[in-house]
Amino acid sequence: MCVCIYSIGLSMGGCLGWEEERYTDGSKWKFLEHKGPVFAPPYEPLPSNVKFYYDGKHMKLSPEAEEVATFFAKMLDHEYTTKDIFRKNFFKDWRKEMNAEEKAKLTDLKKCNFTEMSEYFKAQSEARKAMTKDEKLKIKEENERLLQEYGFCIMDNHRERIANFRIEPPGLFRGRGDHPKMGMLKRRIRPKDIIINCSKDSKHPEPPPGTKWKEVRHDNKVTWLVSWTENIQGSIKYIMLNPSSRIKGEKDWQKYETARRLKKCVDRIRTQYHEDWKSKEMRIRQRAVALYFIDKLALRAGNEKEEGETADTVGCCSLRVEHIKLYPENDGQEYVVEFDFLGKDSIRYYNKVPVEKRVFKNLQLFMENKEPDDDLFDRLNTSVLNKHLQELMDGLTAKVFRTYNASITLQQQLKQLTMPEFFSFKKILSYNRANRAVAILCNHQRAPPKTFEKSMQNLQTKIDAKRDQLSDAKRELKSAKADAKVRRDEKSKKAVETKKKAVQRIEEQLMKLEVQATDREENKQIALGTSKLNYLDPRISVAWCKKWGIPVEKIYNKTQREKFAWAIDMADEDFEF
DNA sequence: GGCTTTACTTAGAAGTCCTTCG
DNA sequence: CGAAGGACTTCTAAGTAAAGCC
Repeated sequence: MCVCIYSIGLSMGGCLGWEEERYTDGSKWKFLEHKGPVFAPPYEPLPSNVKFYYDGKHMKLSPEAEEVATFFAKMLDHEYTTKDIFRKNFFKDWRKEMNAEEKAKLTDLKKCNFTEMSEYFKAQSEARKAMTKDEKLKIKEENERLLQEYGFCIMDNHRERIANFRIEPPGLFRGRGDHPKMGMLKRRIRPKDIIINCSKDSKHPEPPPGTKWKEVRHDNKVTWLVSWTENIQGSIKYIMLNPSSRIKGEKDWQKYETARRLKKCVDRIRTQYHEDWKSKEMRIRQRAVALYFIDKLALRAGNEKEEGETADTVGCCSLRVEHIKLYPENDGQEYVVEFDFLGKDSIRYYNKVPVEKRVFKNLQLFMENKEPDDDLFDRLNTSVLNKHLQELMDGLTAKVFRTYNASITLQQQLKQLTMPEFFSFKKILSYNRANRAVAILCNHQRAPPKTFEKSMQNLQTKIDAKRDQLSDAKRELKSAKADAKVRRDEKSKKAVETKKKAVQRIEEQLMKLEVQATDREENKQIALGTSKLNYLDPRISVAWCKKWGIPVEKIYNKTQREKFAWAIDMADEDFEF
């Protein structure tokens, strides 16, 4: 029933704690015990001096209506609250929580004045910041106690950290991008909404006094501990384990193993889709061109979405005619495709790429007689594509290409950019640059930090100061040398050596600062975290660290080291992805 | 030692992909 | 098939803690 996947032989009998086995029958665990979720704290009505005004007149709200009003008040400084859709959705849902009297009276959001509430919450947060050390410590200790009690579970003989043991508190839904549901009320979750999952032979978590769970089940084919249905999209939310857990780590490892299997057959697959560009069948041509984009540009699969339920975003299979432009010639290049669309989280994907003539001709064909809002690949969707991929390689899906291309790019770039003679901080710059190449490939952008310009300036100031310091040190060295030439004694010789050392030290410090400035500048609009956490086989990084004698702490912080414990333990310096 | 900046952590929304059901 | 449901991964922004600076 169980197969040993890998055993981690650590000296002194130590072990990572999850080296044993994996089940082959689809079960994820045998034993699971936990304390259930931590609920959001109950609503505390505002003090009576904090007033709400309607049409300029004070109005005391019922606790139910007041609570929802505070959600809006807390967001008053956010631009969300100026958006029409947000305001409309909020007001509609708020009215549902009002009593008859309030409903009759409060008919126009524009006449509502939340400023006192807003001021009150700002003052509260100021007060929190101004708390004494002791008070802060007390809160910290209480959080730690809660973490120890609810933040861990027992799964198959191991105490594992839970990722999110707190239930999401009620509030206003904030979608990303142009979300049609922004501003809607996210309901408070109660025990009777909660499904508990644990093993039969465990001590089941108790619901709060006087309440009942919706259900307690014992499904060991899934990994979640707690679930509930959220009221905005009607989707299910889960409490699951931390990335450091055995169950997540193994899954992560498998993901990279699948990507490595793709490496072995990717040439064959590429040859195949090149052939398919010539197919007589439209659906096959479309499939082949889409796959080419997924492979070459690391696009996401692009599932269909329910129109009007979410922001209008697309991936590869859901691209529409309006999202690409074709240029037979552009800036001296032939057959250029310009992509411009909103992807996941409404992040813009913009790219101009030259493609093979066959691809170009196919795209022209796909676009013939279509409206801008028609699907580019009308004979294709993700399930058709994935079924095809499954036939090409066991376990192959569209997203494996992203993982594969990200990881292989990191490996190549590391080889290309790391020079043996580099100081270690310069090697780390090389690492970050390799990481950056991947982030760019995967379109992991970020808004430039608000303080970016200023922080660059600060760094520049430091560099200038260091330069001055260096020229001073050099001058001193020079005069020490001259002095030594005249005196020709031990003492002055020693002085020269000391000054030499000083110059060297300052030179290195200057270089370090300059590297830091380069790194930061290049990172202005690029987010490295997502690829590091989700796309790059950590064994590549671990191997690189070992090869160049860079401590792994320079690359991975504590949380990341916990998540990648399996890789840190497994990979040696000649690991090849 | 207090203030500012940077790094890390958490939250929770938005994807992918598989399974189930009519 | 196609739609819906379910489980799990990926993603950015916001919040918090820690580090750096005067």
